[in-house]
Amino acid sequence: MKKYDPKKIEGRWQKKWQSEKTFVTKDSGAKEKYILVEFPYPSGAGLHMGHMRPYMAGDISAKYWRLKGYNTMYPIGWDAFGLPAENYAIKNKVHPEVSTKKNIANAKRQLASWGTGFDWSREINTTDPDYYKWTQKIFLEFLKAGLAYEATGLINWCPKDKTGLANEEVIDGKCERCGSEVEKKELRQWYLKITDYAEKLLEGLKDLPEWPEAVKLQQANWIGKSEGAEIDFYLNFKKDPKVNENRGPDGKAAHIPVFTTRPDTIFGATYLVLSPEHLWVTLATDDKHDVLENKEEVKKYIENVKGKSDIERTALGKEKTGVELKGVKAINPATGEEIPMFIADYVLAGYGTGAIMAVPAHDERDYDFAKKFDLPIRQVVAEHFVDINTPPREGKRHAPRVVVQGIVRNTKNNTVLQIVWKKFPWKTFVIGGAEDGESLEDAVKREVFEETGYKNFSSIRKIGSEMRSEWYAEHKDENRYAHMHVYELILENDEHEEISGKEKEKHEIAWVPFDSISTSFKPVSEMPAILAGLNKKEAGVFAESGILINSGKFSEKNSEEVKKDIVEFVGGKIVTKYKLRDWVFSRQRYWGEPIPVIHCDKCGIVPVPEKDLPVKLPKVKNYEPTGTGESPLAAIEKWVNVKCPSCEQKKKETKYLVFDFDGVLGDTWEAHLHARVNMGDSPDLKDAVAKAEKYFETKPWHSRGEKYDESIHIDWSTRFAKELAKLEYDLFTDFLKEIGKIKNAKVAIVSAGSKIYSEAPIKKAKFKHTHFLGMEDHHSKEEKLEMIAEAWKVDVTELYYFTDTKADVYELENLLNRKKIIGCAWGYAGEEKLKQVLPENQILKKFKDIHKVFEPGKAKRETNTMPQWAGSSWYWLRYTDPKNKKEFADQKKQKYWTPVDLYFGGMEHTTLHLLYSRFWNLFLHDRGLVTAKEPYMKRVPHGIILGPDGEKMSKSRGNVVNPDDIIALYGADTVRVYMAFLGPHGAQVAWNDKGIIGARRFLERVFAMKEFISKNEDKNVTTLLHKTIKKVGEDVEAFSFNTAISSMMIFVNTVFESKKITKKSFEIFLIILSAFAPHLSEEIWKELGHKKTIFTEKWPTFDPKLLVSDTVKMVVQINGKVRAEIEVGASAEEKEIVEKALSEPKIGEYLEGKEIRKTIVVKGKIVNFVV
RNA sequence: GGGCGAGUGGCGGAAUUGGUAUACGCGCCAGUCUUAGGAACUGGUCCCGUAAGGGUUAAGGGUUCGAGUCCCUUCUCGCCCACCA
Repeated sequence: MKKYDPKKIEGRWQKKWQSEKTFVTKDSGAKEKYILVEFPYPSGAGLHMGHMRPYMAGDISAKYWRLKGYNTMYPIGWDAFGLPAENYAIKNKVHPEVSTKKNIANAKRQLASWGTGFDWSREINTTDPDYYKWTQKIFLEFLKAGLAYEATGLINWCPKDKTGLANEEVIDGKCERCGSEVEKKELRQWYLKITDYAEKLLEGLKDLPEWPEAVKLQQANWIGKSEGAEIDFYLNFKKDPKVNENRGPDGKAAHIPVFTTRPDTIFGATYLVLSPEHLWVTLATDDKHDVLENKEEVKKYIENVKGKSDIERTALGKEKTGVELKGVKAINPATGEEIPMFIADYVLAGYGTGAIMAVPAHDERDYDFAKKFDLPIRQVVAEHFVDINTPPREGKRHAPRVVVQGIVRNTKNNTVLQIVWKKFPWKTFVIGGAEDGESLEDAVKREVFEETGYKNFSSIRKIGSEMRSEWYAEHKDENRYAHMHVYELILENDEHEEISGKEKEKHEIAWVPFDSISTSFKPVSEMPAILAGLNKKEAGVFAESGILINSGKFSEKNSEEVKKDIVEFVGGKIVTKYKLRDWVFSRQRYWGEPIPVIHCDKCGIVPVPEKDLPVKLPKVKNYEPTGTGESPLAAIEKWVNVKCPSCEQKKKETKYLVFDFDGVLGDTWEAHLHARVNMGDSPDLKDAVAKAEKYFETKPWHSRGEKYDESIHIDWSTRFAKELAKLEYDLFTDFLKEIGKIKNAKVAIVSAGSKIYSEAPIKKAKFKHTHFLGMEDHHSKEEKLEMIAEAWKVDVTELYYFTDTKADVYELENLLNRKKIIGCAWGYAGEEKLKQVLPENQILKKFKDIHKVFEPGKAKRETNTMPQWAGSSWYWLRYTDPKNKKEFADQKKQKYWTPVDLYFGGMEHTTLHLLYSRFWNLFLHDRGLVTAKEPYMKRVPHGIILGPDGEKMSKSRGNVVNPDDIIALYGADTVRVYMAFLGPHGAQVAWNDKGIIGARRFLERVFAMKEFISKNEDKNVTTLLHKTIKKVGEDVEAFSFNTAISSMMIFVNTVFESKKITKKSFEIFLIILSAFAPHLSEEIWKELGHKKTIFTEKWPTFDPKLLVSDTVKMVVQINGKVRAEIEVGASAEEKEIVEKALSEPKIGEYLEGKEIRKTIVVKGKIVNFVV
């Protein structure tokens, strides 16, 4: 007999599946399944045993569904951008592309060596420009939709490596690579506005019934929706009361909105806390404001906080720190009280409004802070108890009472005083009512004395906080509503007096051990709270809902029920907040998708035109981060400096120019003077002034405001203008020439001066223009510009507007495109004044400068790259159409394949990859680019495989198991079977070589089973085969691979016992085994005479009739204990079963002399006699 | 601190979902074969007890005719989040 030798057969079948395209899928077929597994990162170390688990689970599932007759796609690719490749490049000076290629080849070999049935024709790679072209394209979609934006933000910064770190590279506040403490640094970043999709992402979870609850819950928690209220707290400025007067007409200018989920506790808000980064604080501490008495102290605290790392700031059990904002008070809108304001780093700037109302009595953090800063703590919610033994009755008198309870302790023998009531079944502490005007402490002391006679106490303290307790008091026929106060009194000495006869009639006293209070006192509904209070040194914090107290008209109401009313009462509004933050979408790294954006100093952010995609990563010599936090790409000038596509486009377009020069065609002295001086055709200022003065010596100067009649004015201005224009025109001839040189220009003139005197000289200069709007057109400047734009049929923001006055800029900046307002420095205002309103590159100093306006701007590429999550956020779409050059995936193909039916992956991706890709998909779906609303119908998480030492497999721990070695030793089929057998797919298991021999033995037995082929087989073999078909099918669908293997083992063991199996049965068994051990199954299949691959076969159906036997074994129990076993017909009636059970001799023995009180029959399972 | 999950032989684990606890495999013990070792095969293997029988699913309590499974309390471990108002 041939021996089972996997080495001889496995490679051969792997090649054959490749060459015959056994697992390549077409985009058509009646029934389809899309089975996906998270694609791997091809690391230099290769795939370890732990990585293989999801691929195997996917492979078994894919093979199963294929056999079930589904057109099953099981694709694979490479998530190959990322830090390890870049770090490797830095160390070894090897281009990441080179090492990545090598690593992919290795990983591919590894995956194939397991006998996986991936469809390699659909292989993708995120670093392939043909792939990341579409990643970039999707980014541009986000940009277009306004969901991608730039902002400066605090990022994680490693001071040693001088580089920004992604969140996932920060482990416990330390750099993953060098272990140094991570700092915060402000850097320009790209963000994706995932927060816009918070609600949709949360809602979408409802459409995913087949996702594990744990995964959905984690996502929901991550999104962190909470309903609360935003309430304004108005301020009262003490240091500078004038500020209060400067409030708006309604007196409501200075206020701070706070966010709270407990508006019901507002009456207990005794101070306000702002985060150190709060905008109000920033303003209050700047140079322009002077409202704080301790500005320097506050500034110092802010500085201090800024320098702190996250671990310092959030260190476990860290003492609260903060500083009061002196000189200003807030007004509690519920009580009208003035309360102090603080800044403290326990309030986060990024959540809610960055400010809180502090309620120390009902919030642990506020309590800690209040204790430290000695701030008032006011209880406003009382815990509520209703006695379940004697609950309040309807229609009875409501009798509120202030009630005190005294717990009198003798610490010498550790006992506590108990009141034993004579007329009622009560054992209580000292209990009684407080009288009018009496303090609570006095009341409790008095009650103790009256009821017990004891009078000397070494200490007395309040236990817990005030409570509300309700019960029906039968002896008074009323519903008691107690304002309950509990005190602990430590007895100083035994001295006591006789109690009155009246009291004696009611009760007697007893000393009971302190440790037994929980059982020896009855009935006290508030006992749990008392016990908890006794154990604590302080009153503590009650953070739940209850009955409101000290809350004005809301007192004695249920805090939950009046929440909304209180919000309304203080003029707040109900709001929803999310913990989800926008996604920091840039990395200062080389090995990632370049963000396809160009920064132009004229146009700002310009998306790279689609035709220019992909923006390919350039080759560089150095991959080291620059140290400034910029990507290494920033150093590649050739790549970074580009023509601005927007400016290039504009070159070809018609330019719409409007000139508005007071200095040229206007009528002011200054204009003239400036013009001369600035133009530089006078040798010096003195000369220019002298010339001008001389010129105007004999002429009146109308702008001095003398009165004149209109005819004189016209006459005067005509003469004035003629002269002036003549003079100035000489000076501006050159400028007009320059304007003439501009290609594709349409020109208009708006003049503050008169058409009468200006038009003629312009005509004379043969200056071509379409409009000339002087002061005869009685329109405002805005209107004039709008008229011109309308005539040119362009938007008014298309106009370039040239002016020489500051006022025009002010007037028109909201109408026009700011970037197209150009100042001319030789005119009225001059360079210095123009600089106050325009950036320097929008000011012309010389005529010739006008061409700079139309020159393309200086443009640089964005040098940040995308994070590793980018490529994986949409890869599942690309598999449906991996070669498409026109779009990322054809919609027909998407519709055929998507959504993904089964998605295998790790739990660690729940809140990152899984949420990110849902976000991308929802967005693309909204843009009409994707057909499926949710990408993954069923998520199948796996438990991680630990190393043999029970620790997570990692190179540094040295416990990595290399699958190559194990395969070489036992063969791929054995490893597959063993991995499946290890444990349930969802559970974490430790890899242990010890048991693998069992899997090998099992396969060897299957191999040897050929010897048992015969014409017939035992009936139990046939029956078991059908049971096994059913079981394995069910188990694969439930991912219980371990029990599937075990049931196949049982089948093989059974065949070995009878040593007979028909060829047909053996073949059926091979088909179900083939999903787990593909090579072996194929090999035997071939040896049995089959020409075609086993994977074109159909999964066998089981015969349900065979599964039901005629008789069933049942267990007979007496009082739940098994006493006998009986065999009855499958359809036996209850009566028959009971009779049979009673006839069992053993049962008879047990039942002798006993009476059967009850008989329970569960058909096919048990009979139970209760005696 | 919060959320989620788990705890069953020497080990990995099973239990038709409330109905014979410990399937299947590893390991171990005994035997067969063999010069020997290994492999293979046969039998045994939760604990106490010679046996009859009794006990046992982290510990304790509860519901039930019946609990590994449901409920409560406590302990231990794992994962995720963590000053989120």
